Amino acid sequence: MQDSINEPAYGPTAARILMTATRLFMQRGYSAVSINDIVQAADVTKPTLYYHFSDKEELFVLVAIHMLAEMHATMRRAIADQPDTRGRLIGLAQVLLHEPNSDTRMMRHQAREHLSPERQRRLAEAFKRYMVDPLRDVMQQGLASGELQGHNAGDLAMLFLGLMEGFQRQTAPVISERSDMYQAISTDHFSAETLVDLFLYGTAAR
Amino acid sequence: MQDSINEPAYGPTAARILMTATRLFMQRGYSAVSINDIVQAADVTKPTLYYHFSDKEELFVLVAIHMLAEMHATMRRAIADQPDTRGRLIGLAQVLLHEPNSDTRMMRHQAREHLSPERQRRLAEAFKRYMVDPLRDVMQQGLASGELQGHNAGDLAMLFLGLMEGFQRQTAPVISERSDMYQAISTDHFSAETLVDLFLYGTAAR
DNA sequence: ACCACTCTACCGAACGGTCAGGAATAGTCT
DNA sequence: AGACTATTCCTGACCGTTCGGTAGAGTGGT
Repeated sequence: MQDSINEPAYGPTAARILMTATRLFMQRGYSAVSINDIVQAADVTKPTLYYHFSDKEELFVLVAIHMLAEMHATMRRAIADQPDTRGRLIGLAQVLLHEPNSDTRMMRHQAREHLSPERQRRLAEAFKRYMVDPLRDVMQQGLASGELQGHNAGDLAMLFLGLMEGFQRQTAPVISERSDMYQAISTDHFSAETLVDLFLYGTAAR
Repeated sequence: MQDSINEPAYGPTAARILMTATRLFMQRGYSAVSINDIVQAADVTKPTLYYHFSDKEELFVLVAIHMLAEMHATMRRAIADQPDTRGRLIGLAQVLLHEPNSDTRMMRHQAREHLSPERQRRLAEAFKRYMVDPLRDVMQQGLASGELQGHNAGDLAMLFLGLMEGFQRQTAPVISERSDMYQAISTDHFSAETLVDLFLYGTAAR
């Protein structure tokens, strides 16, 4: 499949570095992942990484954009043949909640703290194009069909995204020993359907 | 004021270190803040910090617990004389959304990545006691009075907390130059009232 | 003398990043 | 065909800086 606009077509080594970096960055955050960690996990040497990517910040930006583009494609697929707004929202929610390495809120925080303004700009643009715009289209459609009400499409998109971000899977470390913390305060036992129904109908008695 | 259970009563130097560390940790995350950053910002030397706190992890745990305890007190105050569930939820939402350094989701992510299991346990306990339990009480009350429906109190507490976490202020750096990214994808222009009404009534046409 | 507290100076390890060059493939000239 | 060069991709060794943390020596109050 030829994938969307502007995919730079990484070679096998660069692609392996990118995938490894994606996993590590989303797991631990920008600062906690060293270049050494990445090259070790990707089984390449440091100069090889620096041959393909100019520096750590740039690698992070490319990781983030790559992740957003994949999320975008998966979301498009998830809403393709849903007959109504609720079905489309559930499809979107499933992607946003269960796709690995999809913690966009974490990603944005990292970006704001560690990236140059120019790189933040590139990332913000990708975020808008890949995440916000498709969501707004669905909301616009729901408003037009009378299934939604009370806000404009942009606000609805933001509200939905914010709600999902609160419940997005925070990628856990690979070590499988059950953490008591993860258990105690985990919020990820809510299904996409539950959250979409909260979004649509709320929790008040009627 | 004598504040709740078990507040260890820090001296002026330790308190200054704690407050400075709180701001920096919540701004940039655990790994991105060095001990040097903290001692510089708090205007003490490194051995002074290590005299009061055993190591970086422990300092982070104390920072987090301190922050949770303060949030707890503020939340208690915010719901004190609200007549109904909606009023109490709006009060809680205002605290969760607007209190500085209150990004509990960020804090939990950092904890899971960087703290020992034992310290994660302590933190999880504090989180449950200070954040989840009070929320559940409010939900329980709302269910009993018939204002809420459809879930048990624990699930309602988690749903509300998750919703708020999606919109919690992610502490911005002090530099005041407007970041385009922050502007483009900001979700924090939704009021506590808007989010509570989403929580209660949803967005579907009725 | 003692205790609570803070200091200067330092440690080994790890950080992001670079240098000069090796191995492999492909095109170019005689 | 065979020698030569250019380009791509990758590597071992190393750079200066910063990391979390410590040893040991004050300092002032009691």
